[in-house]
Amino acid sequence: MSRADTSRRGSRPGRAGIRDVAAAAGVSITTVSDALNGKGRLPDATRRHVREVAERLGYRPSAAARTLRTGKSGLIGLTVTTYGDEPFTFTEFAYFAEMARAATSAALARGYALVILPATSRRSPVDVWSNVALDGTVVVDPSDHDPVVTELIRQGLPVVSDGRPPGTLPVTAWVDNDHEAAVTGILDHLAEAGARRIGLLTGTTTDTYTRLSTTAYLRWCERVGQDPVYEAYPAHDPCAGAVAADRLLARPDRPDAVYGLFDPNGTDLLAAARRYGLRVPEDLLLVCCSESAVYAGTEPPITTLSLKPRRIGTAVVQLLIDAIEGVAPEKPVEQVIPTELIVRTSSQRRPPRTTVSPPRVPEET
Amino acid sequence: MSRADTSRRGSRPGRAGIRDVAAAAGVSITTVSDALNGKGRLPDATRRHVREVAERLGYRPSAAARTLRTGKSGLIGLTVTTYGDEPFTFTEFAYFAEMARAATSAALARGYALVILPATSRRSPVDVWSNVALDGTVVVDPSDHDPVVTELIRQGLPVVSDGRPPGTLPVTAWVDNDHEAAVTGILDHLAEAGARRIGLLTGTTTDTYTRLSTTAYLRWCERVGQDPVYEAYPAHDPCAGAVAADRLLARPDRPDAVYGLFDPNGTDLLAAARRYGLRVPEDLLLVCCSESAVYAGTEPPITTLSLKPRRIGTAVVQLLIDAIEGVAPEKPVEQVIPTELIVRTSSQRRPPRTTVSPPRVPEET
DNA sequence: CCCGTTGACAGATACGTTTCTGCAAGGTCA
DNA sequence: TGACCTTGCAGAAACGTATCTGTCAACGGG
Repeated sequence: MSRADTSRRGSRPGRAGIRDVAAAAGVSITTVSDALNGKGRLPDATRRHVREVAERLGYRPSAAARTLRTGKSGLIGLTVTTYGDEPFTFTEFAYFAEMARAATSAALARGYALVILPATSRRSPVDVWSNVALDGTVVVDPSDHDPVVTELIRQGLPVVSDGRPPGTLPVTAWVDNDHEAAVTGILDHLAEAGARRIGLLTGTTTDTYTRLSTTAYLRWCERVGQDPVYEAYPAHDPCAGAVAADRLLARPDRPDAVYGLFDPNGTDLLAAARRYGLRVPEDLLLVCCSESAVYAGTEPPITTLSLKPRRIGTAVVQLLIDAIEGVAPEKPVEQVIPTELIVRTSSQRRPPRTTVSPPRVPEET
Repeated sequence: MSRADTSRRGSRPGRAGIRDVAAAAGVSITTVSDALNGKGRLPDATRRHVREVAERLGYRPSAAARTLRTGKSGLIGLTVTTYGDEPFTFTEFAYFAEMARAATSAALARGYALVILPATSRRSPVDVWSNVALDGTVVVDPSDHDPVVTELIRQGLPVVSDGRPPGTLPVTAWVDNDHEAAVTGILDHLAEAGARRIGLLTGTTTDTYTRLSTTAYLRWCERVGQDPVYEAYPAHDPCAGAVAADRLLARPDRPDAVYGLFDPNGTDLLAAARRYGLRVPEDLLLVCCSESAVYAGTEPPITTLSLKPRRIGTAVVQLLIDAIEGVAPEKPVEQVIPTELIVRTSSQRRPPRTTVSPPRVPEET
């Protein structure tokens, strides 16, 4: 028993450690680490030999040990403020899904992975947040004085938000659309198409998107001298949207054009218009904010505003990883992503050429 | 310099370690660990004191160190096989979004978090898979001989798949619908509503869902003596679906009822029917498999088959965590989730009472 | 012939926990 | 009064890696 007891201790069979590789290759642990990580000064022969032995043993470095040693985990948190009773609703609308998808792709391309985390740091039964080693976090639509964000920043972790942070929330960087400009552009577009009284379907929540969009609408109305006509409903309730759409079209001062702030508003408004015998676009012009492709196939196709969630998701992750790998900038970085208005039949009073359906062109999202 | 040099070494300021807490509380690190984790035999006074000191210092235990020591990370991988060129498409359809949402909720409720990972373990530039410590993995629709799944199983990690694993893929457990029964049920439903020739809109991919559904259709046709009428298209291409729907209705042996296997097929088929002047449901009965709520508001509302992705996502995670925390069962656990057919106007030749639109009832998904 | 330099590796330490083992003080029982 | 158990806590050994600090041989210049 001179040196035979260094074989393996309590490790589970099937998982080889760096020590096993070193022993099998006849070199030291240092050499194995350097050979596999491309560091140190090693002749190519040694490097190849070590790599070959590691491959043969099926060696996988322990992510936990590496994280502990280097301080980097390669993990990025992704969190969305909760709307209803569900802990999070990142797929409530197509926007979140697209944005999360793009963020995941961008992160993976740079060697990071996304961890989905709840917005509320409740302790039930353990706090998931403190159980995962994060290099940084993406926060979608943070609320004011968000305790999670504050705590993360206090720990020195970079936080990038999708959506302009409200109040004095000290995020590292943020990405957002110019919602005021988008709303103003849509209202101008509808007015140009002949709308005299434009209504708004908005939400009762106080998130930045809803707030900015609504005030932009009110300001536009004031500027052009139109009385505001809008209905607000809790955006997280799928049934409430249909009811609100109905209310809006049932008003005595019924609008002749409507912009809906949320994804399902298009179909809800279309259904409500059918119930009241209103033709779209002849009697009612329609635009809604959506990333869904179904509005290209409805009867009639509905004009939508795209917030470009893919570009936002990509930008957010790039900014975050830049902050993780580089030095965090002094002032928060702001990045504005332009929106895109996809004009379809529902917002054009005079169809471009003829009244029969034009040939479908492939939609690009 | 007798013992003063144990204060702090190279740790970043702002992050207190367990040693700092122990020193501040005047106890050993063992006592701190036991007090915070509810272990050991400590009087309540000591426990409270330690917790108070830890709170005051803002102590957060290092997840990496804990993972290294305990071997549990509290992280669950979530991966979806790639369809197109994108590394993954988990939000391609509403199904994946809903399923991922439910899986995340279920995981968080039990103290785990989900990490989104690519299906292909390509090395670009580093392998993300080996950079994250996982306790187990959820695989959606794994392909045959999936190298990632094989490697994970070889490492002794539990793997639960959404979708019956093809071939001899050795997963720990799996959850799926009874797709044959679902398709047969829909075809019976359509035949009962008066359909004489039922068509199918299916995919060219070889995943289990597409394969099982298509063969069930073919067997049903053989049983009732109908010639199969179907069109297949690459399901990951959003434009191809519209074209395939058009092709199906343009055939000389045009079907008088169609079942579409994928989410967007409903709107695509509806648009195609309008182009050919076919009334739904009078001239054409329509059913598609979808989780989207828009089909409750289309004109007419379209009957959909729900695969109950929330229940599947929940079940998959429960099974996986059971396997992580308990002893892995010898034989793979199989769990079948029933589907739900939401019958709407598009598949009822005779509307229930009257020809005017019935009052909308709140849909429950 | 000596010394400085460079290449190629090995030893040892630290990352921050959890937990096994140990140890004194005090109480109980024969 | 020992023997023995319980309580309340401390010491120290891992967990598996990355890296800092050597060490040793070869080598070339002066």
